[in-house]
Amino acid sequence: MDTRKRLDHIISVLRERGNRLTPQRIAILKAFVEHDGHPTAEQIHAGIRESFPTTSLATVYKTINLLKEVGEIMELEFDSSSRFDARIPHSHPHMICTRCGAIMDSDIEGFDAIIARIADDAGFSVTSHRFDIFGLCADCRK
Amino acid sequence: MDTRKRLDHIISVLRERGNRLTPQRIAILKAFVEHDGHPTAEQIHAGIRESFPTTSLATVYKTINLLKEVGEIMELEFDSSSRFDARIPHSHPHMICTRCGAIMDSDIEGFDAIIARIADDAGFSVTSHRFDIFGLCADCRK
DNA sequence: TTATGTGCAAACAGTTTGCACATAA
DNA sequence: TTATGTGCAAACTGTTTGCACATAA
Repeated sequence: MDTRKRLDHIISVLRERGNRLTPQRIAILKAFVEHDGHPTAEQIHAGIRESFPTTSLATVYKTINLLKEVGEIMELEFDSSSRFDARIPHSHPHMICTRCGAIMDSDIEGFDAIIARIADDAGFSVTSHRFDIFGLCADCRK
Repeated sequence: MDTRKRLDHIISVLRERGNRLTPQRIAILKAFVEHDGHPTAEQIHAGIRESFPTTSLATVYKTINLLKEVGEIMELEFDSSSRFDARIPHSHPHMICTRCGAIMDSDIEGFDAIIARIADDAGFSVTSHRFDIFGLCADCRK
């Protein structure tokens, strides 16, 4: 995944909508696409602290909500806080290690077909899903 | 599902552990097993208000945590609050209507095998999962 | 009798909001 | 120039906790 390309894409989406591209906002976007995991709002805030020390957590949250609105970020709500995925912003399975906390993406094929089958049985039409598998990752099993 | 049998089961589990069976606690258990959906803590609290008007929400939460501990209730965390399932207290897919809010259980066969396949690919061992499908239910599609 | 449960109010934590000031376009 | 964004502090909301009192066993 080309993070630069992804950043440019999000920037053009925001520009298209008439949103302003402030330095803080761009720093937040950059922190998101360059993060190779599923960061919290707090982690993004910490990540831009060096370049923009005065940026508030509220601004980070406001940008997150903007990105959710335009569908360029996906939220994963957990017990105590939310994590975000700006690299694959559509529904996909996650494996979450309950020992080390790692969150891994699954790139399994044909998963949408399985969902369609479950939904069809109930006459339900699917728009999105959330699928988290909890357990131990390969490293922690040892 | 025989709600009376389910109630008796939970009561015996608690008795076994040496937990006290106060009238409030039994009323909360009853409200859970008799609720035919996925109630919030608030809804359970409202449900016992008539028989035990002084019971606090804190007590409801404490009982919920006790039931989670013994595995007789499953928590479904949502944006703003948690919902609980005391009738099928193990992982299973849910279909959630984004229009009317209905939460439907899926009783699809062989779903655990699908999860095992996804997990095996990553060397992951599964202990539980959370699978929510969002969309429109049959009624709301009309 | 006494360890456990209850109920109140206060604390907690992540997130949102109101508002005055700053600034991208 | 001016509509939009920022940053601070306060508010919000579901849930948890501390503690004095009540009570199941």
